[in-house]
Amino acid sequence: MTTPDGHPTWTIAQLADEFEITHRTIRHYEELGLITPERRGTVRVFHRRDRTRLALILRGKRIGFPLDEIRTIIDMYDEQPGEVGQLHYLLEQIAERRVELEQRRADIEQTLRELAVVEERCHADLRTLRR
Amino acid sequence: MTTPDGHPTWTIAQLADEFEITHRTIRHYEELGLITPERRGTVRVFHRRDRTRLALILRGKRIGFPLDEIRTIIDMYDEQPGEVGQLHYLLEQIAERRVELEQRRADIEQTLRELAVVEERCHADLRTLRR
DNA sequence: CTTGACGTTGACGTAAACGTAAAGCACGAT
DNA sequence: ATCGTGCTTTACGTTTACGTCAACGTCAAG
Repeated sequence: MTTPDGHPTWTIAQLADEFEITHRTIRHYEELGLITPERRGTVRVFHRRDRTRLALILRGKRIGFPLDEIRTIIDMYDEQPGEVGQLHYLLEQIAERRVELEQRRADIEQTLRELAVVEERCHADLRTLRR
Repeated sequence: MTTPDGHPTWTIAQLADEFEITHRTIRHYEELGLITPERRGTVRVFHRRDRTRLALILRGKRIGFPLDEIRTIIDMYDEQPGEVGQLHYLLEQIAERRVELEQRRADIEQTLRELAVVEERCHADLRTLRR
Protein backbone atom coordinates (compact mmCIF):
# COMPACT_ATOMS: atom_id res chain seq x y z
CA MET A 1 0.00 0.00 0.00
CA THR A 2 1.23 3.41 -0.94
CA THR A 3 -0.07 6.90 -0.42
CA PRO A 4 -0.75 9.07 -3.53
CA ASP A 5 2.62 10.79 -3.08
CA GLY A 6 4.45 7.48 -3.36
CA HIS A 7 5.31 6.74 0.29
CA PRO A 8 4.61 3.22 1.49
CA THR A 9 2.05 2.70 4.25
CA TRP A 10 0.90 -0.28 6.31
CA THR A 11 -2.28 -1.41 7.99
CA ILE A 12 -2.32 -2.56 11.57
CA ALA A 13 -2.72 -6.17 10.48
CA GLN A 14 0.30 -6.02 8.16
CA LEU A 15 2.57 -4.73 10.90
CA ALA A 16 1.17 -7.19 13.42
CA ASP A 17 1.90 -10.00 10.96
CA GLU A 18 5.36 -8.78 10.09
CA PHE A 19 6.52 -8.34 13.67
CA GLU A 20 4.57 -11.31 15.00
CA ILE A 21 2.65 -9.34 17.57
CA THR A 22 -1.09 -8.78 17.95
CA HIS A 23 -3.00 -5.70 16.88
CA ARG A 24 -3.80 -5.26 20.57
CA THR A 25 -0.12 -4.84 21.31
CA ILE A 26 0.22 -2.18 18.63
CA ARG A 27 -2.80 -0.34 19.95
CA HIS A 28 -1.32 -0.55 23.41
CA TYR A 29 1.85 1.15 22.20
CA GLU A 30 -0.27 3.83 20.62
CA GLU A 31 -2.18 4.36 23.88
CA LEU A 32 1.14 4.90 25.61
CA GLY A 33 2.19 7.35 22.93
CA LEU A 34 5.04 5.22 21.61
CA ILE A 35 3.70 5.41 18.07
CA THR A 36 1.26 7.87 16.51
CA PRO A 37 -0.12 6.48 13.25
CA GLU A 38 -2.08 8.76 10.97
CA ARG A 39 -5.87 8.53 11.03
CA ARG A 40 -7.83 8.41 7.84
CA GLY A 41 -11.31 8.79 9.22
CA THR A 42 -11.25 6.20 11.96
CA VAL A 43 -8.69 3.89 10.38
CA ARG A 44 -5.02 3.83 11.32
CA VAL A 45 -2.48 4.36 8.57
CA PHE A 46 1.11 3.48 9.47
CA HIS A 47 4.01 5.22 7.79
CA ARG A 48 7.66 4.25 7.62
CA ARG A 49 8.37 6.26 10.76
CA ASP A 50 5.84 4.20 12.73
CA ARG A 51 7.30 0.99 11.39
CA THR A 52 10.79 2.02 12.40
CA ARG A 53 9.66 3.01 15.87
CA LEU A 54 7.86 -0.30 16.23
CA ALA A 55 11.06 -2.14 15.41
CA LEU A 56 12.93 -0.04 17.96
CA ILE A 57 10.29 -0.74 20.60
CA LEU A 58 10.58 -4.48 20.08
CA ARG A 59 14.36 -4.35 20.24
CA GLY A 60 14.08 -2.40 23.46
CA LYS A 61 11.82 -5.09 24.81
CA ARG A 62 14.22 -7.85 23.84
CA ILE A 63 16.89 -6.00 25.76
CA GLY A 64 14.56 -5.89 28.72
CA PHE A 65 13.65 -2.21 29.00
CA PRO A 66 10.20 -1.23 30.24
CA LEU A 67 8.03 0.53 27.67
CA ASP A 68 8.29 3.75 29.60
CA GLU A 69 12.05 3.83 29.28
CA ILE A 70 11.84 2.67 25.69
CA ARG A 71 9.87 5.78 24.88
CA THR A 72 12.54 8.09 26.26
CA ILE A 73 15.14 6.16 24.29
CA ILE A 74 13.46 6.18 20.90
CA ASP A 75 12.33 9.75 21.37
CA MET A 76 16.02 10.68 21.48
CA TYR A 77 16.38 9.43 17.92
CA ASP A 78 13.81 11.95 16.72
CA GLU A 79 14.94 14.89 18.81
CA GLN A 80 15.21 18.14 16.88
CA PRO A 81 18.37 20.24 17.41
CA GLY A 82 16.72 22.47 20.03
CA GLU A 83 18.51 24.75 22.47
CA VAL A 84 21.64 24.22 24.51
CA GLY A 85 19.87 23.09 27.71
CA GLN A 86 17.91 20.50 25.74
CA LEU A 87 21.07 19.20 24.13
CA HIS A 88 22.85 18.82 27.43
CA TYR A 89 19.87 17.04 28.90
CA LEU A 90 19.87 14.69 25.94
CA LEU A 91 23.56 14.00 26.39
CA GLU A 92 22.91 13.16 30.03
CA GLN A 93 20.18 10.74 29.05
CA ILE A 94 22.45 9.09 26.57
CA ALA A 95 25.15 8.68 29.19
CA GLU A 96 22.68 7.06 31.58
CA ARG A 97 21.40 4.63 28.98
CA ARG A 98 24.93 3.76 28.01
CA VAL A 99 25.77 2.82 31.60
CA GLU A 100 22.69 0.63 31.82
CA LEU A 101 23.39 -1.04 28.51
CA GLU A 102 26.99 -1.74 29.36
CA GLN A 103 25.99 -3.20 32.71
CA ARG A 104 23.56 -5.48 30.95
CA ARG A 105 26.10 -6.52 28.40
CA ALA A 106 28.57 -7.36 31.16
CA ASP A 107 25.91 -9.45 32.94
CA ILE A 108 25.14 -11.28 29.74
CA GLU A 109 28.77 -12.03 29.02
CA GLN A 110 29.34 -13.30 32.54
CA THR A 111 26.34 -15.58 32.20
CA LEU A 112 27.56 -16.85 28.84
CA ARG A 113 30.91 -17.73 30.38
CA GLU A 114 29.26 -19.59 33.20
CA LEU A 115 26.98 -21.47 30.86
CA ALA A 116 30.06 -22.58 28.97
CA VAL A 117 31.43 -24.03 32.21
CA VAL A 118 28.23 -25.92 32.93
CA GLU A 119 28.19 -27.18 29.35
CA GLU A 120 31.73 -28.48 29.61
CA ARG A 121 30.84 -30.26 32.85
CA CYS A 122 27.95 -31.88 31.02
CA HIS A 123 30.17 -33.16 28.25
CA ALA A 124 32.64 -34.46 30.80
CA ASP A 125 29.85 -36.33 32.60
CA LEU A 126 28.71 -37.81 29.32
CA ARG A 127 32.21 -39.02 28.54
CA THR A 128 32.38 -40.63 31.96
CA LEU A 129 29.03 -42.36 31.51
CA ARG A 130 30.08 -43.82 28.19
CA ARG A 131 32.65 -46.09 29.84
CA MET B 1 26.85 -14.95 61.97
CA THR B 2 28.24 -18.41 61.73
CA THR B 3 26.80 -21.82 62.38
CA PRO B 4 28.50 -24.06 65.03
CA ASP B 5 30.36 -25.90 62.25
CA GLY B 6 31.95 -22.67 61.05
CA HIS B 7 29.90 -21.88 57.95
CA PRO B 8 28.74 -18.29 57.59
CA THR B 9 25.02 -17.57 57.60
CA TRP B 10 22.86 -14.50 57.01
CA THR B 11 19.55 -13.16 58.21
CA ILE B 12 16.93 -11.90 55.82
CA ALA B 13 17.66 -8.30 56.81
CA GLN B 14 21.38 -8.66 56.15
CA LEU B 15 20.83 -9.99 52.63
CA ALA B 16 18.15 -7.39 51.96
CA ASP B 17 20.60 -4.68 53.02
CA GLU B 18 23.50 -6.07 51.06
CA PHE B 19 21.61 -6.48 47.81
CA GLU B 20 19.46 -3.40 48.31
CA ILE B 21 16.16 -5.22 48.01
CA THR B 22 13.32 -5.60 50.50
CA HIS B 23 12.64 -8.62 52.68
CA ARG B 24 9.39 -8.93 50.75
CA THR B 25 11.34 -9.49 47.57
CA ILE B 26 13.39 -12.23 49.18
CA ARG B 27 10.28 -13.90 50.54
CA HIS B 28 8.76 -13.66 47.07
CA TYR B 29 11.70 -15.52 45.59
CA GLU B 30 11.31 -18.16 48.27
CA GLU B 31 7.60 -18.53 47.46
CA LEU B 32 8.55 -19.16 43.85
CA GLY B 33 11.14 -21.72 44.93
CA LEU B 34 14.12 -19.76 43.70
CA ILE B 35 15.81 -19.97 47.09
CA THR B 36 15.18 -22.37 49.95
CA PRO B 37 16.72 -21.02 53.14
CA GLU B 38 16.99 -23.29 56.16
CA ARG B 39 14.40 -22.91 58.89
CA ARG B 40 15.41 -22.80 62.50
CA GLY B 41 11.99 -23.03 64.09
CA THR B 42 10.16 -20.37 62.17
CA VAL B 43 13.15 -18.22 61.36
CA ARG B 44 14.96 -18.25 58.01
CA VAL B 45 18.69 -18.94 58.03
CA PHE B 46 20.47 -18.19 54.77
CA HIS B 47 23.61 -20.08 53.77
CA ARG B 48 26.22 -19.26 51.20
CA ARG B 49 24.29 -21.21 48.59
CA ASP B 50 21.24 -18.99 49.12
CA ARG B 51 23.37 -15.90 48.89
CA THR B 52 24.91 -17.05 45.65
CA ARG B 53 21.54 -17.89 44.15
CA LEU B 54 20.24 -14.50 45.19
CA ALA B 55 23.09 -12.83 43.36
CA LEU B 56 22.36 -14.94 40.30
CA ILE B 57 18.67 -14.06 40.45
CA LEU B 58 19.43 -10.36 40.52
CA ARG B 59 21.83 -10.64 37.64
CA GLY B 60 19.20 -12.51 35.69
CA LYS B 61 16.79 -9.69 36.41
CA ARG B 62 19.26 -7.07 35.24
CA ILE B 63 19.57 -8.98 32.02
CA GLY B 64 15.81 -8.91 31.73
CA PHE B 65 14.79 -12.54 32.26
CA PRO B 66 11.49 -13.32 33.99
CA LEU B 67 11.83 -15.05 37.36
CA ASP B 68 10.44 -18.22 35.92
CA GLU B 69 13.20 -18.48 33.37
CA ILE B 70 15.77 -17.42 35.92
CA ARG B 71 14.89 -20.45 37.97
CA THR B 72 15.53 -22.83 35.11
CA ILE B 73 18.84 -21.09 34.50
CA ILE B 74 20.22 -21.10 38.01
CA ASP B 75 18.94 -24.61 38.59
CA MET B 76 21.28 -25.71 35.82
CA TYR B 77 24.23 -24.57 37.90
CA ASP B 78 23.25 -27.00 40.68
CA GLU B 79 22.33 -29.93 38.47
CA GLN B 80 23.77 -33.23 39.67
CA PRO B 81 25.40 -35.46 37.02
CA GLY B 82 22.28 -37.57 36.51
CA GLU B 83 21.59 -39.88 33.58
CA VAL B 84 22.21 -39.47 29.90
CA GLY B 85 18.72 -38.18 29.05
CA GLN B 86 18.98 -35.55 31.75
CA LEU B 87 22.35 -34.42 30.47
CA HIS B 88 21.12 -34.06 26.93
CA TYR B 89 18.12 -32.10 28.12
CA LEU B 90 20.42 -29.82 30.07
CA LEU B 91 22.62 -29.28 27.02
CA GLU B 92 19.53 -28.35 25.04
CA GLN B 93 18.52 -25.83 27.66
CA ILE B 94 21.97 -24.32 27.63
CA ALA B 95 21.86 -23.99 23.86
CA GLU B 96 18.51 -22.21 24.05
CA ARG B 97 19.69 -19.78 26.69
CA ARG B 98 22.81 -19.08 24.71
CA VAL B 99 20.78 -18.11 21.67
CA GLU B 100 18.66 -15.78 23.75
CA LEU B 101 21.65 -14.22 25.43
CA GLU B 102 23.48 -13.68 22.18
CA GLN B 103 20.40 -12.10 20.64
CA ARG B 104 20.18 -9.73 23.58
CA ARG B 105 23.82 -8.87 23.39
CA ALA B 106 23.48 -8.09 19.69
CA ASP B 107 20.49 -5.85 20.41
CA ILE B 108 22.44 -4.05 23.09
CA GLU B 109 25.43 -3.50 20.87
CA GLN B 110 23.26 -2.19 18.07
CA THR B 111 21.62 0.24 20.46
CA LEU B 112 24.99 1.38 21.79
CA ARG B 113 26.15 2.11 18.27
CA GLU B 114 23.02 4.11 17.53
CA LEU B 115 23.31 6.06 20.76
CA ALA B 116 26.83 6.99 19.72
CA VAL B 117 25.43 8.42 16.51
CA VAL B 118 22.83 10.48 18.35
CA GLU B 119 25.51 11.66 20.74
CA GLU B 120 27.76 12.79 17.93
CA ARG B 121 24.85 14.69 16.37
CA CYS B 122 24.33 16.40 19.72
CA HIS B 123 27.93 17.51 19.91
CA ALA B 124 27.78 18.75 16.34
CA ASP B 125 24.65 20.78 17.13
CA LEU B 126 26.37 22.25 20.16
CA ARG B 127 29.35 23.27 18.06
CA THR B 128 27.02 24.94 15.59
CA LEU B 129 25.18 26.80 18.33
CA ARG B 130 28.41 28.16 19.74
CA ARG B 131 28.97 30.33 16.68
C1' DC C 1 7.70 -7.33 82.78
C1' DT C 2 6.96 -4.47 79.20
C1' DT C 3 9.16 -2.31 75.46
C1' DG C 4 11.71 -2.50 71.10
C1' DA C 5 13.96 -4.63 67.43
C1' DC C 6 13.58 -8.12 64.34
C1' DG C 7 11.25 -11.95 62.69
C1' DT C 8 6.97 -14.41 60.90
C1' DT C 9 2.49 -15.34 58.08
C1' DG C 10 -1.56 -13.98 55.65
C1' DA C 11 -3.91 -11.21 52.51
C1' DC C 12 -5.21 -7.49 49.75
C1' DG C 13 -3.28 -3.72 46.49
C1' DT C 14 -0.86 -2.13 42.39
C1' DA C 15 1.70 -1.15 38.08
C1' DA C 16 3.01 -2.92 33.68
C1' DA C 17 1.90 -5.22 29.54
C1' DC C 18 -0.97 -6.95 27.26
C1' DG C 19 -5.31 -10.82 26.50
C1' DT C 20 -9.94 -11.36 25.48
C1' DA C 21 -14.54 -10.83 24.50
C1' DA C 22 -18.44 -7.84 22.91
C1' DA C 23 -20.39 -4.92 19.78
C1' DG C 24 -20.36 -2.04 16.06
C1' DC C 25 -18.85 0.46 11.26
C1' DA C 26 -17.37 0.14 6.22
C1' DC C 27 -16.96 -1.82 2.04
C1' DG C 28 -16.26 -5.07 -1.76
C1' DA C 29 -18.13 -9.50 -3.44
C1' DT C 30 -21.86 -12.80 -4.19
C1' DA D 1 -29.38 -6.91 0.00
C1' DT D 2 -26.64 -9.49 3.00
C1' DC D 3 -22.42 -11.68 3.86
C1' DG D 4 -17.72 -11.88 5.04
C1' DT D 5 -13.45 -9.48 6.05
C1' DG D 6 -11.02 -6.16 8.30
C1' DC D 7 -11.02 -2.35 11.03
C1' DT D 8 -12.69 0.18 15.21
C1' DT D 9 -13.72 1.24 20.45
C1' DT D 10 -15.01 -0.05 25.15
C1' DA D 11 -14.04 -2.49 28.93
C1' DC D 12 -13.06 -6.03 32.01
C1' DG D 13 -9.53 -10.04 32.88
C1' DT D 14 -4.78 -11.90 33.61
C1' DT D 15 0.03 -12.50 34.71
C1' DT D 16 4.28 -10.97 36.81
C1' DA D 17 6.65 -8.95 40.47
C1' DC D 18 6.47 -7.28 44.05
C1' DG D 19 4.34 -3.21 47.81
C1' DT D 20 1.86 -2.56 51.85
C1' DC D 21 -0.58 -3.09 55.79
C1' DA D 22 -2.19 -5.94 59.82
C1' DA D 23 -1.49 -8.96 63.38
C1' DC D 24 1.20 -11.80 65.83
C1' DG D 25 5.71 -14.51 67.92
C1' DT D 26 10.36 -14.04 70.36
C1' DC D 27 14.08 -12.62 72.69
C1' DA D 28 17.48 -9.47 74.85
C1' DA D 29 17.67 -4.92 77.36
C1' DG D 30 16.13 -1.63 80.55
